[in-house]
Amino acid sequence: MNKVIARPRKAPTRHNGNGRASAQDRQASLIGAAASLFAAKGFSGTTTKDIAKAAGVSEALLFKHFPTKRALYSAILAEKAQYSELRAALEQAAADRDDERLFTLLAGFRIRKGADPTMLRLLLFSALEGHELSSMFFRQQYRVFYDLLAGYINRRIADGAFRAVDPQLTARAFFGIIVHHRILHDILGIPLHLTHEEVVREYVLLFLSGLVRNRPAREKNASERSASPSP
Amino acid sequence: MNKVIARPRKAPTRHNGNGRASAQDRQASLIGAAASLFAAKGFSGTTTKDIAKAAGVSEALLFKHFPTKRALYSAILAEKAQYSELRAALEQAAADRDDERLFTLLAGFRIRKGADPTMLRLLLFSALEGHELSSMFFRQQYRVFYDLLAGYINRRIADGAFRAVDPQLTARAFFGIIVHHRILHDILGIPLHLTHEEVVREYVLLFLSGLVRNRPAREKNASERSASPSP
DNA sequence: TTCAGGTGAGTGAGCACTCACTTACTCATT
DNA sequence: AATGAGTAAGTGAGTGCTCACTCACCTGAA
Repeated sequence: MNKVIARPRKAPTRHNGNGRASAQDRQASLIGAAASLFAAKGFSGTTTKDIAKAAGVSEALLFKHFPTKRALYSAILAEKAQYSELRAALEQAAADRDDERLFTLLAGFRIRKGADPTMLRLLLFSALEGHELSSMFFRQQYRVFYDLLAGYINRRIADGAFRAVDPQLTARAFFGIIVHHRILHDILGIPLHLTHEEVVREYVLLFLSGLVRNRPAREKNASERSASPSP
Repeated sequence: MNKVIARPRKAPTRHNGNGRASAQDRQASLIGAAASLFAAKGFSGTTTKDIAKAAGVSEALLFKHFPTKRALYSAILAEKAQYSELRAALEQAAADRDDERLFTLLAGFRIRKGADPTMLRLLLFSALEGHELSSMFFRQQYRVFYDLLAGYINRRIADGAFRAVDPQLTARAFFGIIVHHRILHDILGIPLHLTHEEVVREYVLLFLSGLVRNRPAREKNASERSASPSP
């Protein structure tokens, strides 16, 4: 049904002069065109004609390469994303036990000047539209970092440096701050009164230090109604 | 173009026995059907035939009440949501300066057992699909609480109870934690290892107290490269 | 009789997808 | 070097179907 992607036989026949493209190149350009259109208008809001036009070929050729529109969608999700550089930097920061740098790297990677909202939009669309690959997409795009952060938090709790929080939930919370910020800014278009760097700094500091001003030494075993107004 | 919504003239002609419905009732049932379908499949993923069927009427009647599919979409957004109860409770907590209760109310309202993801889905869909009303919808559904929280944070900073954070950004961060949690849980369907109440409690405590274990007294003026690995 | 509530049977436009066909490139044989 | 068979790249013109939306026409309560 979907033996579409990759066919590394003999020689890959790419004669790139300016005549025809190889199958690989053509598929890549179709995937690129489809990705930005699906991100902009959703799966059912995008027509195969639009995609073909954006890639500069006929609609018929699109169906030569991908048997259905849905297969094209899947090919996008299967294709995208390697963040090996970020990962290396993160692992270095983790090895150094440099909390602030680790969190700043994570936040700054998503909240920065040229950040491309395409992947975020695709992820949200595929989640909302209930595409079967959305969870795979989520796993590939987010889960990696999510697990990495949860693992780090866990280690830092063992170090005695972090409070005894739930690592999973805490990692979720931090990504929540970042993702939500991007939804407001990149998707809803809500303007920003600070630079990206200032925003990242504020979020990281807030997350690490909390909102309440330096509680005294108690606070450790505050597992029941600790912050009531009357002591 | 869209003088569709509400027409409180004379008597509302409702003869509800079980024969024909009044225009008001019919519109309400169409809006209800459309809301859940748009939330489930998006605007362009939903057909007017589906909506009419879900409301138990003919497609033609739908167009008697709403001139276009888009007008129906707008009517949904214009119709929904008053949270007066929550608002009152929040204002009480704010007056009491009860931080924990205020944050718990905010989080617990969205993260709870029977929470209906319809509105969240609609908001996300309308934002992604670039519907002109998405920002209005956002304002109506979220901005109220967002402003309320930012105002409260501002006041608590003046009280000396909170650190001198950016109130806007901090309010954003808290909603981010909640919204992201709901996206993962209600939309992506990622399972939970804790009860809703435990989750809320963890988030609130994390947000108020931060992640790092009780820093000593310093930490206030740490505005430049404080956590670098080598001194 | 009136008239709002309600419908079956359309309409043209646009959809995903197909088909018969042409064009350009490769390469073994001469 | 020239030839031409084989094949991958590419297309214009459809296909049947579904879409949002319309229209002529019922129906039943006041």
